[in-house]
Amino acid sequence: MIPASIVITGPTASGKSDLALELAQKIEGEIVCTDSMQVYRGLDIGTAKPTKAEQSAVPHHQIDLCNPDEHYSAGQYARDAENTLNKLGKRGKIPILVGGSGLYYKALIYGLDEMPPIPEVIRQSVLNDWKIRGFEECYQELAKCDPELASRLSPRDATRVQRGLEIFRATGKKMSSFQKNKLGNQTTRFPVKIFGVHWEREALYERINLRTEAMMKIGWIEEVIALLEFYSPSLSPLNGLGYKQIIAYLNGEINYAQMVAEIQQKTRNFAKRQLTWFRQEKSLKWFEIDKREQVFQATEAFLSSYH
RNA sequence: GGGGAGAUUCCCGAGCGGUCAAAGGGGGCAGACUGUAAAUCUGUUGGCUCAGCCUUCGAAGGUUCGAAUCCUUCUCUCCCCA
Repeated sequence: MIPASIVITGPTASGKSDLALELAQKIEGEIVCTDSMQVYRGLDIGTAKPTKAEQSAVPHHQIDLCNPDEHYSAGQYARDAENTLNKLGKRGKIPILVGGSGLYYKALIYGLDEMPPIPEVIRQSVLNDWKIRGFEECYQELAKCDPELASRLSPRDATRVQRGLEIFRATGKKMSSFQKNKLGNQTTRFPVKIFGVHWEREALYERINLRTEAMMKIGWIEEVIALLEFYSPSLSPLNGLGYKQIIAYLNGEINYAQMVAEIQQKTRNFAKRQLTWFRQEKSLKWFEIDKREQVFQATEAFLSSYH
């Protein structure tokens, strides 16, 4: 049985990690990261991964699970994280889920439908068709084999059109036949109390700008150089926010100032998209970062109802 | 001092007499999201008492039925020659 958990979410640079750390120490909790990038080893500064000191102060889970060239996914994450939660439950620890990857935390708390495995050949052939035959043909193919899915997608939506085709080519079935709409549920698989760190938009954007500069100062570029010794720059994690721009800078495509400005810009855009996920969460309780007492009190109240 | 080029909506940038509140991109705002999601994609973006009206294309005048587009002067910016 998955134990009652606390979720602390919020846009990037909102200060949720610090708060979670403090909360964990107060309530015998351990931190479970719900972040799609912190699972990769070696991506530390750029993903604002908890430092060694923080990790030794409070145990952290769901980070450094694989190398950047290994395949990982939301489904895998949900399974791994569920195991982690169960283990914490057995040890009597309160899981504190911290992170801002919408799909990942939703997959964990609401559950992801069982999807068929896609053979690598099919994945490649779809990708290839997308590149060679173009998005319109791919979309038309999808419209024939899975009209419902196609009707709610934009022909240009690479990720989803490709995914729909992969599933059909691999199984001959529509994607919807595997979906029971778990993600659309508002019923969690286990008791959770969800908090969101709220910031005025302008202040948040300013924090993002400053944090980006701070990350550069503590060696983000060096981190990328080290990664490139072992990994191809075309790997998906290395096209993540900031990594992509640093690689462009290292290749001489943009200058330093452009790189920093672009990272700040993309991060702001990302933060805004994150907010769209959080707003779906009807039960999410927003709070200001300087009013953490509210979180501590609400957490106590929530937990006491499960003991 | 002489000779060029230019000033466009939040930004960049197209427009070069009517079909222009003004292409396109960026940014902003809102949204979608079911397995590499920090990704991918969608809508919207001068104002209003909103099928119409008002204000806007450096400023002020002028030509014209009609101007962001033509003319005059002014202000500022950039480049080249001295």
